[in-house]
Amino acid sequence: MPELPEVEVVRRGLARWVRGRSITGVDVLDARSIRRHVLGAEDFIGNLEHATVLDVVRRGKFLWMPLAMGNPHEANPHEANPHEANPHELPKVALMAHLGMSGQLLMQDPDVPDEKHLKVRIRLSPVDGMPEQLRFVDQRIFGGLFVTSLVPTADGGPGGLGETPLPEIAEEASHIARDPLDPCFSFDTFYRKLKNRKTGIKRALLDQSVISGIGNIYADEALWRARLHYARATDTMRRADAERLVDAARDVMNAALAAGGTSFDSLYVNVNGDSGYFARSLNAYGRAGELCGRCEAAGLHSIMKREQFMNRSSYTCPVCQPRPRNGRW
DNA sequence: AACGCGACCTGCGAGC
DNA sequence: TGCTCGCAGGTCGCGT
Repeated sequence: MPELPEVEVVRRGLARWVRGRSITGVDVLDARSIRRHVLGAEDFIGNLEHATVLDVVRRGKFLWMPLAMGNPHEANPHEANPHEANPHELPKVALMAHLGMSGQLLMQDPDVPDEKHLKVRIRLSPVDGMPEQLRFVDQRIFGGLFVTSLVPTADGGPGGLGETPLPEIAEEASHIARDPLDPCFSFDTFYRKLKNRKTGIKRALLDQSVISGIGNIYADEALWRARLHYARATDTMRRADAERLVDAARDVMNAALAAGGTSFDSLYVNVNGDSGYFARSLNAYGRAGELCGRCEAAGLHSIMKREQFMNRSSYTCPVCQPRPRNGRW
């Protein structure tokens, strides 16, 4: 399932193929995949046709493509752009994508048969040597596409990671915090939010308004690396604890990103949930019943355990991640 | 404010 | 064999 490193792999791969190209047509094969576009498929398509993709930008697990609206020579007169006389006042619009649990964004040639779970096809202006279709494929439909506005960022910095960062962010991503791979990530801001919370650390890690891009898998990995139990009270977190945790999250994400980077040269921009390219290096997630590697290396024998927490599984080592009493040590 | 839970989905594996 | 059930995951929105 795509978490931040996988989404970043997609962002980089996609940017190479779609920047500067215009959208010539859109097929919505399953309206459920654009359900967050409340005005429906016709409006979705109308917003995209004739638009030019300026960039591919990411914050956390949200990915969006800022758009320049249609070429006046091609524009439908019924959709005349009142701002076309002044390009600096072009509407700030973006195509937003969230991969959810199983979403993929694929570059494909037109002769490639439709994928079983193909939901949306976006045709791009032809360019020599480049695939002509961007396809959104999603088996479980937790993800989706929609057109949204770009709004100024709260901190005045760039909206997210992109090739040519803008000081705007897609509206639906504007409430989420910067992620640990963002050069503008502020540890002080994160730590202040953490200390003001009255909750457990894992709940805070999964709260995208505290820190973004961390899902269940990387939360467990980061906590294991930092030797913290998921129920540790946020307001008891010392600065050093929090630094260790953020460093751990960043390390594990960078390792996954490095592993996923092998697909950059491929024509096939892929997010494959079961590729397992990072699964081999997991120390906590999914390892119930197995030895804790760190304890084993220290000559101790402890078995990783799985518990239900927040309606999902949490994996911890009972020895090196002891449950705090009353949320404290 | 915090939190728990249901809704949204499909495929897969376990158990009967 | 074929059925049901639980589970997996991220995000949003609602009720407490």
